[in-house]
Amino acid sequence: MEGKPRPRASAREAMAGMDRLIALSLVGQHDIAQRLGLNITDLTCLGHILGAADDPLTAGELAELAGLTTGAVTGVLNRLEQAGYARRQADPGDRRRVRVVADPTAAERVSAVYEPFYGRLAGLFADYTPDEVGVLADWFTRATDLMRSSLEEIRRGSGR
Amino acid sequence: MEGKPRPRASAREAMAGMDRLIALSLVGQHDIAQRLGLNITDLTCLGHILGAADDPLTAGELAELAGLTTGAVTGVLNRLEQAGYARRQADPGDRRRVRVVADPTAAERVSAVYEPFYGRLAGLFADYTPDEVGVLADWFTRATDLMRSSLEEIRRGSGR
DNA sequence: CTAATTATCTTAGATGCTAAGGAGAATGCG
DNA sequence: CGCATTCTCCTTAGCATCTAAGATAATTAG
Repeated sequence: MEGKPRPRASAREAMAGMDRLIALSLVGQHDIAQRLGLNITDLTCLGHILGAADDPLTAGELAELAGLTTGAVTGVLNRLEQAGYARRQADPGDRRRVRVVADPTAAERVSAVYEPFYGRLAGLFADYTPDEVGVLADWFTRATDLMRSSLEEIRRGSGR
Repeated sequence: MEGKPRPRASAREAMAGMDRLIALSLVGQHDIAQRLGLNITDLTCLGHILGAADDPLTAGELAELAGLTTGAVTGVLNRLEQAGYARRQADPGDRRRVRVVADPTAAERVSAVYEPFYGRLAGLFADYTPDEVGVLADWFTRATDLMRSSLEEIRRGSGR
């Protein structure tokens, strides 16, 4: 199968493109959060909560994932409960722990706001061959792993 | 030229991968900003300032780009000047305007902190064929355009 | 049982945002 | 020109949300 010809690009150009995309998506996240009546921290946390739906996060795990103190997470959870996106659930095995479960409607409410982006993105992917989509997905996975490890290193480096 | 075989993936899987990458890069930006002695807003603004080095932004343009009020930008510029990353420059043609120019060393100081990420990312790209890098760069560009237009639409939609 | 540890919440203080308005500079119109 | 309007940035007051430190309650180790 022959895909359309894509313009050649250097790694440097590709990285610059990635940079712009990430910078822009940051602004985008802010706007989406606003539409959901949340701030960007709360939206990020809600993302983690939805992502771990099958094994609910504890408040502390959420703090770690989001790079927040547990005190800040207390505020996040209060707001998310208030807005009906998630709620605290007692951990049966350890009563100090708080499990955070998403409201059943949360995923849907969030998706609805992301829809304009996702619909168009799906359209964009449709313009690439399955092999090309494979390359993209592969790259995302590896870039994520790489970023995660670089991040841990940078955190250790600064003594955090 | 035959690249390594990449696992096939659906557009949905690719989007999920992209989501994770974006979420993580948000945390990463936060950490990088901290290492530069800045907050994430200031770093974002500094990015815009560096990106427009050939035609310096005005304070108002920066506010628009970053999605901030002009009052907030005053604070951003104070902090960036204080930290030596940028300075205000009088606009000869319109004395109401403030042009924001990056300090000559700013780009280098920022790059130094990004280096662990960039070095590894460059290594990652080296593992892809030029055609594959072309696909990635192409996708980044198009995804960025698409996100920009979706964003404008979402902003109009919410009456902003 | 007691001491130490762990997980979350509370509080105080700092930071950085918005909204509203002010000051100075540019522009337009009689 | 003269004066009102508009524009650009800054200032202020008030608010939201973060961190750091410590309190509280539950668990674990000795």
